[in-house]
Amino acid sequence: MPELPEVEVTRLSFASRIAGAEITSVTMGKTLRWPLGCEPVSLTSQRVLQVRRRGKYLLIDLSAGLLLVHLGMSGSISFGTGFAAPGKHDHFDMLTTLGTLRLHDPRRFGAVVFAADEGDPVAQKLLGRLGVEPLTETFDARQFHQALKPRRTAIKQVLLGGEAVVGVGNIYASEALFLAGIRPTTKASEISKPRAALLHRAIQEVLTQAVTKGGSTLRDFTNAQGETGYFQLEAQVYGRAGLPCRVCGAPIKTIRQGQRSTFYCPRCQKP
DNA sequence: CACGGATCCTGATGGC
DNA sequence: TGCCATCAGGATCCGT
Repeated sequence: MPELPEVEVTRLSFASRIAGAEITSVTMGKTLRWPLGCEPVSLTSQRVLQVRRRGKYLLIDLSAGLLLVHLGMSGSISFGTGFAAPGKHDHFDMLTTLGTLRLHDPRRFGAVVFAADEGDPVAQKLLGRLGVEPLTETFDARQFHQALKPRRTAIKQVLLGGEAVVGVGNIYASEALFLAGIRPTTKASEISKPRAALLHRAIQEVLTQAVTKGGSTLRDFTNAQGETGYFQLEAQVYGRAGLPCRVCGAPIKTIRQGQRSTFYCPRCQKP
């Protein structure tokens, strides 16, 4: 269920509660996208130090190694006590002295992967190509423009690619482009410096807002405490095909780009 | 070699 | 318990 905001909201909802816990047992059900990469029993008696995030990955630091957790399209994490036996789509349970961390993921595009450290080839394979974090000062408008320059692909696809910037998924890509007034089909290389700056700002704004509102755009999103999103963040364009643009009233259009739906306002967003 | 498409998997929804 | 097509928050891999 996650783009960056949902992953971050998930992280915030259990990071402080799990810190310091000692792992008592780990069970894997069906394989997720990749194998765990270690014997579950080898995690027993390790301590959970902290939970970080890189792009859409959660990094769970252990006393010896770390777990890379990705929620894929349909994954969600819950952390708490008194859990029932794992259900059909609960594929990873990590029992600790402070509670159980459970990954629920019907489509199994998600993953839990063990790595000795971040330099581990296993970790590098997943994290190595990731671009800049959008919510830190390392995300710079000038560099962002530079990153777009050599790309002849549509800007929407470049945003999803995660090399120019990480964490922008299908919903927020459409939303950020609307906010910036840029047509999703515009070639990244054709975006001027001022427009790149607008988009840079729009990405920060859209993602920050979504984190603040608790991952609100996802219909069935719940954080690790089981709290649902608040639906406060109304999408400007995503999922609004045919409905009037909230700014100018023109009907919102939808197209397919790389097998994903894109939504935009044909009047507000210029090529 | 950058790019586009197929692909992994399950569930919800809507048309017929 | 109808059947079939389409779509869904991601991202890797593989041809060209």
